[in-house]
Amino acid sequence: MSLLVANAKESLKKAILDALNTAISAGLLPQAELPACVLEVPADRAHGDWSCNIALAGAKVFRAAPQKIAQAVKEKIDLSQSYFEACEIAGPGFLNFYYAPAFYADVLRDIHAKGKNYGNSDFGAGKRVLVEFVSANPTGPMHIGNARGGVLGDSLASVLEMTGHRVEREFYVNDAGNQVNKFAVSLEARYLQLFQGEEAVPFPEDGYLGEDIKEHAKNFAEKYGDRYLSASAEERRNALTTFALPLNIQGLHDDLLRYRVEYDNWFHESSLHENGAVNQVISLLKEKNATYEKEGALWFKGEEYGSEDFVLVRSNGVPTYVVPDIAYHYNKLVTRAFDLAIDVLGADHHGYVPRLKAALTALGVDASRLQIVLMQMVRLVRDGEIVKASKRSGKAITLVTLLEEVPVDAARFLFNSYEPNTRMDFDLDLAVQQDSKNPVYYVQYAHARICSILRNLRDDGIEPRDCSLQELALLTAPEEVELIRHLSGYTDELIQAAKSFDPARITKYVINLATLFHKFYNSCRVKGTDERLTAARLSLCVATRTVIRNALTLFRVTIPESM
RNA sequence: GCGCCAAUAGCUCAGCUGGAUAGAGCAACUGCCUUCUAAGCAGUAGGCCAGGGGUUCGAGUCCCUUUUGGCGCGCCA
Repeated sequence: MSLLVANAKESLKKAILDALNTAISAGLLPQAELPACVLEVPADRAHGDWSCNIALAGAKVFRAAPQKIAQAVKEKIDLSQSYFEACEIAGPGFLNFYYAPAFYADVLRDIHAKGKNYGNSDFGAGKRVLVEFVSANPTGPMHIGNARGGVLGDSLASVLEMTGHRVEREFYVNDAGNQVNKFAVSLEARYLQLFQGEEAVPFPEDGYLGEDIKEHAKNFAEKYGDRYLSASAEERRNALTTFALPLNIQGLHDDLLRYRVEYDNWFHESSLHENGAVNQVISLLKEKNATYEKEGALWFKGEEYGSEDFVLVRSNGVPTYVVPDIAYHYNKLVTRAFDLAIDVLGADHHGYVPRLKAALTALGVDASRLQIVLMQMVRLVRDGEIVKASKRSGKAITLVTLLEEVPVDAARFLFNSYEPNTRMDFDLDLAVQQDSKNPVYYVQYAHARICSILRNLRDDGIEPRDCSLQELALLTAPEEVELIRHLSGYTDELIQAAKSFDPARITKYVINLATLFHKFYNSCRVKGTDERLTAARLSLCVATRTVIRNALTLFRVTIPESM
């Protein structure tokens, strides 16, 4: 019974296609390739619970009027084994379907039976997916863009888990290459300045100016004194990096944990250099004849694989940043054999995506197994004005600064309110506000209200109980029907979110759910009606609570029982 | 100059692979608490979906073009 609820839409689709086939065999319609069957929820409830446009879409292939096709479907469709009552033809040829009362009752039973697992599906069929996100440079603190990426990546991973994928979350630690060199020479300059004065030691032009670098140098000096003044530059830089980098990485880890982001793997770029994977990629590309030399540098034949040509190894013999990146993605898709790798990246990286994909193609990897979720920039807004940078440091606002001001619940929920591909304004005033304007409280409030109802009834000696079909059929008010119908769509919504890599859909869904509950609350009293109706409404409350909990849990937002 | 992304109510955004009369929230105005939490609900007002062409039964949605913004185009990462 409950399986059918989740598949109500799919089985309706099948029934429609069967009806078309039957109509064709009966000679009502000419033989033709069936058009795609699309079901959608009509904007106007008067047009049914599901609407199908197949008669309109099929007008061309059947060379028949939409009305005639719709009539044929209506005549031949068998809905006896479904949750739907007979269909109606409306407008230019839409087929509108209405749920039978049994559907609503079964939705509630289904939710009660599944509880925490309600919403889960096997859509992903156990595919192994690696979601890489944030991957901020360990040379400094995380900025506001990482805050968005953290929530997006983590929530997307959760959505994929709920839809039957085997997911791992990964942070790629850039602990090698030029960034780290810059980090090292910056630390070195600050260290030397401590002993020799700021004037005596010039600071590297493109060095990191942050206070954190000075802090590291100071702590290092306290621990090791002037011991490294006389050491070779290489030895000194090594010592400083070995000292400071792990501290920074630990810092990233701790800050993200505070933000409720936890990873399965912290993958170090340095490991790809140490185990030879970087060099191996270069020789593999050479073997595939995908490279050429020009002016002493090694180039990749991007043009042949859908990008532009680009340099792999500089004329000074040092590989560019792309090479470890290629090696890293080769590691994801070949060495570790994930079915799918998803990278959550800032939109400023979009130019590099075709290069990476082209290189993977050249290596014989199906590049569609790498999906990039690009995320547009975040602007902070305070008092209606855009905040350019923090006043103190003159640098971009960090994740930590943000969390000092904004509760984690609000930050996570707001970052999840926009689809990745739109530029978003993060309204600090709104995020801090502890009232209804802040959508996270709106949703939490709905949950708290439900808990309150349950407490009140418990005081009167009434507990939620299993209801018969007849009792659940008492839920006929428009507010009740709307609410149940929305509850029934949670599983499908998760699948849509997984398909489009857009967890923000679930945010919209759960806000909508809260709205429908509040409407129900205002027009239907649970307490003080006749016993059977109270039991049925209580059942609806519990089901709503389950779905709100499941959705907020997915987002790692807390679920208060009272507010 | 080339490429990617966008443009929908005063503001922030939805609009599900083209569907029926374009929707929320905020801001503005009007109502609803002696009954389960008013952090709520109901209602009013607000639109040439940036402009112009095209595709078809049908376009906010697809194609072309113009305009305006954001971001990329290095032997930087």
